[in-house]
Amino acid sequence: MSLSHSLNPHVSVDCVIFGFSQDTLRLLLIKRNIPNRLTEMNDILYALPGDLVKDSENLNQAADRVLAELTGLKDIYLQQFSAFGDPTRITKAKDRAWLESVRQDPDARVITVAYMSLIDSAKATLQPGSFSEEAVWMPIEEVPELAFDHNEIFEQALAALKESIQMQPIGFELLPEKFTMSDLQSLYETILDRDLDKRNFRRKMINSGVIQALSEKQIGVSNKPARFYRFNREYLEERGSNIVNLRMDGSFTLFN
Amino acid sequence: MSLSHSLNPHVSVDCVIFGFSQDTLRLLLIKRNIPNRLTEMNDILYALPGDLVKDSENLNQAADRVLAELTGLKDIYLQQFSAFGDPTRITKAKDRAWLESVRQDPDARVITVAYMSLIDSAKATLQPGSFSEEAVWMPIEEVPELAFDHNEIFEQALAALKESIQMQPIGFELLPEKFTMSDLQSLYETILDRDLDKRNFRRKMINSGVIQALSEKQIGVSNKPARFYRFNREYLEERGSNIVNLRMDGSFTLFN
DNA sequence: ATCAAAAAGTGTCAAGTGGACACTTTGTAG
DNA sequence: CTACAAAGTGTCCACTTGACACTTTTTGAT
Repeated sequence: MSLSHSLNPHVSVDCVIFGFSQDTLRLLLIKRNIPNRLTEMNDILYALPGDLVKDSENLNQAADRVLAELTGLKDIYLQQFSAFGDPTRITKAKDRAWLESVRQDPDARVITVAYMSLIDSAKATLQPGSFSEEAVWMPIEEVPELAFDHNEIFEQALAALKESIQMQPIGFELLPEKFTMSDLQSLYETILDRDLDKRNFRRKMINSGVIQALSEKQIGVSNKPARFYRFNREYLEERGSNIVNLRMDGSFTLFN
Repeated sequence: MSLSHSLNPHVSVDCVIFGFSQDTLRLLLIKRNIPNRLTEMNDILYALPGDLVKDSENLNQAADRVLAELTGLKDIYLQQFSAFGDPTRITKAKDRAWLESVRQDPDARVITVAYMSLIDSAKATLQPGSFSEEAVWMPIEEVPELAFDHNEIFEQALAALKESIQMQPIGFELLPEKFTMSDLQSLYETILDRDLDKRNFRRKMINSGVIQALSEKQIGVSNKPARFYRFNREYLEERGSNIVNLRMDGSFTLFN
């Protein structure tokens, strides 16, 4: 038992990768063709990128490896956010069919550790897919029924993303090196799913010190060119995550 | 394989239970006597309460069960906070000795899902221990070297506790039904490990609406008797956790 | 009865932050 | 040179925070 480099049949990782570009928040999914014995056609199964963990690697390494293998994405900052392990998570016929085709023990009870990240989907180049497997970006409003309990994992990740962007000015790892204030506001509006006041947003962002204005401006746009900003990495490294505050009225007040 | 009700050899849960009473924050540990073949004496191994997960139960159920089995504590609100799975987490001789005495496959690579909670240790009655195993409360400053990677798990839980008390007025589940403002402040000061201003603390707590003043007061104390308060459960249920706010100067400002 | 001890309880001010709100500027394209 | 489109800008009011020191209330001792 426990050969090094062997797969652990009971532990997997799944990656919830959010991508942002063109004012749209998308989820990275693996689209699989599953042979169906009855119809002799292929069923399509969408799933989060994920796989079993090797005995020789830790969880973070497994997440990095699995994501790279399935999508070609490397050096993504993945953050663990929860473990899922309901013994009844395999209920759908398509799930079983796929497991039977790839796993030694399709009935093994698996717990999965979920990771999430938010990246610039325009900059990320996905590996070209094979016939049976392909990585795709799916707008979050159009996410279909997913394999196993992946819909639940996705929903929880989205909720966690909304919360964390309110506490930490994350969302910079995923913007281009230089971005306009409108890009940034659009990112926040997309994730939080509501409108923000332009002036208050700018004031807050500039005063916070997490971004720096550049002298450079947009060129080739048919309107007033916007100034570029960049993320002030040093600032965040010093601060850590302690940039939150309790409000007395209990109201949620990041931006209105 | 995968008999229902069998233990999953690769997945465990560990519980980080903080207890607060008499102005002290304590950690709940299992103290084990481990036979040592060389010395023919018993080594003592401190560990977080934890064990393997059964194939028939989900992670939350496993955490509840394990905690009850090892300590007698039931109906504790346990919150999952992270999974740990470094393949090198078993390094100490005592760890091996104990695993060999209780596990079928002591070399199996195990990942563990960690849960935490904060309870009123004065109210919680621990099960009396056996010769080889006993649950004990340990002041957090005196936590010794623990089994496996349990020190790391503990440290992360403590950090998470500090963060979460700044965002949510937690800490009520663990106070007596009725408590004084000083009790509450003392809890916050202990967890945050710094002093808070009495007037500002009272103002903030009362205005927030999370506690309600009672007409009852202390009796039998040799000083001005303090008013009792109680936790306003309805309030929190409505609010959820969205009671945080980003400050422009990036400062951390819950209480000073 | 008075006093000492011990902890509870109370108010104000200045500085900073949040949220609401509408017009001007600057570039390009036709 | 005009129209269009998006960028960019300032003020006011209400509220929250943080700093700060004395009075009140009770018990127990003399």
